[in-house]
Amino acid sequence: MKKDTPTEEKIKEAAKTVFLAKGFEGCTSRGIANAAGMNVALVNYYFRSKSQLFKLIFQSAVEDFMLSMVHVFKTEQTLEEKIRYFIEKEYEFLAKHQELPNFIINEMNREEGCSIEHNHHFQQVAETGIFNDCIKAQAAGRMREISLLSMILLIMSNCHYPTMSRNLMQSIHQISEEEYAAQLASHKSHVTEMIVAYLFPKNSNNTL
Amino acid sequence: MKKDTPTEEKIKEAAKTVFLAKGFEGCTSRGIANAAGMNVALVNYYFRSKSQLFKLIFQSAVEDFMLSMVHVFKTEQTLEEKIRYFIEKEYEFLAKHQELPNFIINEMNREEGCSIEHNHHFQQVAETGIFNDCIKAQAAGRMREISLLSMILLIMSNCHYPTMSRNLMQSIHQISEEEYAAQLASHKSHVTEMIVAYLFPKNSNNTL
DNA sequence: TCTTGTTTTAAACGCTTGTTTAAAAAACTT
DNA sequence: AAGTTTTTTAAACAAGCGTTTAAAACAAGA
Repeated sequence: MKKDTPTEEKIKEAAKTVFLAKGFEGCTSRGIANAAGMNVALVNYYFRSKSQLFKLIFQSAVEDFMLSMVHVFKTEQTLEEKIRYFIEKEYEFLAKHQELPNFIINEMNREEGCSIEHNHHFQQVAETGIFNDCIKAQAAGRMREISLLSMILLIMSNCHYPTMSRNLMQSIHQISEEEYAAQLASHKSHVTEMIVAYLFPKNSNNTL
Repeated sequence: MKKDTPTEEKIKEAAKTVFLAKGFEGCTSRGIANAAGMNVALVNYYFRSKSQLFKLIFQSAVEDFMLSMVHVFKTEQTLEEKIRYFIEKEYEFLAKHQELPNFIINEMNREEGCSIEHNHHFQQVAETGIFNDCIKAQAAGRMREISLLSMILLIMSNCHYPTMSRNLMQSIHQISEEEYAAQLASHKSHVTEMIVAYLFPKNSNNTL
């Protein structure tokens, strides 16, 4: 793999920041170049076009996202522990990359965005064996009968949405950045307990 | 209130469709005019500017959103019933207005979007007495101790995110529009049972 | 030092953007 | 029917867009 030039690297970094903050349509080539302290023409010199550069950034963003997931699922833990740990790590990750979920979802909703293939990402996650674990646990009656999609939705919803709706919630509840961060911390434990309790009902009188 | 001219109405309708689908930066004045079958200049003749028109559409979108909420909470039901009913209605509403949550959250994340006042919407919801009901139920030990924000987040997350991430999820799981709709239906009942079980623990050996 | 190839620059390209203009068309008023 | 106001139109505006160009600055090897 050829090493990137410093210029190339600077533009990529700036592009990541700008794209994540404003989205593809919300920013300009010149804006990215300025953020990188570089000439506009260099963007096209190194990356051929704005969309080409965007694709690059987007792919790596999705990659980041998936890798943090894969990393957790590869650990040696019980299924319940993995889910607890995953939510923990996800909140940690999202605190550092607040714009990421919105960025990805928005791009997927753009006309050109739907064309990108994501199945191999799913494959990567599947290879951790997490889904097999679930199916086994369900067969053994240790876990509630629920589709994989539903399980993913449950976890993702409760991890991503609180970060995505940050500005909306702050505006509605009139609370500061710091207060919201504090609320998120306590929300995280609610989410964890709620999901775990639902997925792994401990009382035998509960219907599975 | 003066009645809108047919032209004005057509532009508003088209603008709503286009803005919701592509967002403020993702569309053009000419695009809106075309969708309405009108001349470009008419957009500015009736609404002064693209941003003015957008503000109008945005406000009414938020209004729609809040009204569907208020309507449910005004019914004569127990707190648990209200929450069940709310989730039901929310999924129903979102099926018809898929782009709405993303639209609102995106606008709130735009620079100019944060300026808009939303507290009076919160006020509207508060006036239904739903929050007082919660506080009372918590004091009486009928409901888990949890902040209002956390409760709202729990419900919103599990209602909105599955719709917002539709394209992402379809792409990852390689399923069709119809399959996803079916999955959503069953997900809804998981969500309802999970949230209700968490907010209103029935077994005395659970810690509140 | 001259040559070669690479990197960076300022300027320009054609096109689209939001918005305005001034004339034409339509709708009212008297 | 004539005059007035409102609505609609095509055309134009300057500004900004993504992208290209051609020349300048730089780097490295001979």
